[in-house]
Amino acid sequence: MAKPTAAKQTYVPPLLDLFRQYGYDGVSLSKISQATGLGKASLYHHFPGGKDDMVTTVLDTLDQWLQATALDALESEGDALARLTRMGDRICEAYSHGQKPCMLASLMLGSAKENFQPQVQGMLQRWMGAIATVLTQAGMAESLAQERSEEALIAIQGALIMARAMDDAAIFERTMQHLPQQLCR
Amino acid sequence: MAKPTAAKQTYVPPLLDLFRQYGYDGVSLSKISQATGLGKASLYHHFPGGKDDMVTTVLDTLDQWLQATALDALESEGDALARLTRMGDRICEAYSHGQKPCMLASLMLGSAKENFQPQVQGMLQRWMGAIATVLTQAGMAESLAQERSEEALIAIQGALIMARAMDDAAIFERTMQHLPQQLCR
DNA sequence: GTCTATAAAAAGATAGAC
DNA sequence: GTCTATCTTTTTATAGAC
Repeated sequence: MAKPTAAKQTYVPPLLDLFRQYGYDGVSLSKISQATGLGKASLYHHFPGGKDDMVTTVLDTLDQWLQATALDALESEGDALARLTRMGDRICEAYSHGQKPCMLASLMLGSAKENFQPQVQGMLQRWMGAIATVLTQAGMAESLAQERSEEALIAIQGALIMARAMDDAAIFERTMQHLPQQLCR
Repeated sequence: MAKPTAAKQTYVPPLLDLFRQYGYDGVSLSKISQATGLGKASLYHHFPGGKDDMVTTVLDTLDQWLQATALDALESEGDALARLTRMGDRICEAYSHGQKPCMLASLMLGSAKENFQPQVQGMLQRWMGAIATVLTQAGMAESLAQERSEEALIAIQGALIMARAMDDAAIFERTMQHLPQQLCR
């Protein structure tokens, strides 16, 4: 996970928005050009590898965000319930309360899967690991904690899909609100 | 939901496989031509509306499958647990034990969303309704049954995402196996 | 119903001026 | 670092023969 340069970082927000909502194959250079305000040639100046290069940069930034924001909440003060709630709040915010898809899930579709599955898998693995750690620290058995952390990611990803498909953000918000107690039950 | 003609039905299986795995934007006519063995011109003979026409045909077929196979299991004999288990088995089979994505979820990404979201929403709604009916028939309160049916679809969709991302079919199989008891708890 | 051929548009990518 | 211009490939779509 290489840390992207500052210049590249500038264009990450619009790129993230595009790739998560359209998926790798649905994002064209024209769309990117319009969203960033850069001409195609300028895009290749910053990202010589084209779309792959852009996705890699976005993933690296997401990886840092995951560590510094979502997982950081799991290491904050308070009991397991409080920590998980804090993570939930940050997650909810990051997904615009369920109105925006998960980039990791979007990349598992189409031609992007073969290229980015390992990195996506790694990020999800670390995410689950961090949740499991909180649960074991609260006294839960290791194997059960791992099972529950898997359930957590299933709930997050599933709720994002359903909230979007049903056009109902409340589905995601409800799921995220119930999640901490669900995990600690 | 119009019933597709017999001729069109012939090409539904390869089309379904393509659209669920690549998403709308990731499927090109070349891919379709290769998968079906038909030339591009022949494809337009059967589907004058192009990709949109194909997706509509696949969705109509899926809708019939949902009713005749998945939801039919919910109206079969036995108690709620037995019926839900029967549905779970058929679902598990339909998704190749978690190795293949859900077409409905795949269509919620990219340019397909605006065109097909209503139909997808309707199918998911009927699916949840059928599950909720089984639960209420088993004595559960209406509002709780609806909540649980939502959880069911969240679990299915989330498990499909995670099984694919983690490259671990067991995630989906486990989720489907636990689902009936989870819903009846 | 299927094909070859072809056209028109869009996408990915690069060269070179400024 | 950004642009215009250009090129190549791919994609969508159609015409017309068989």
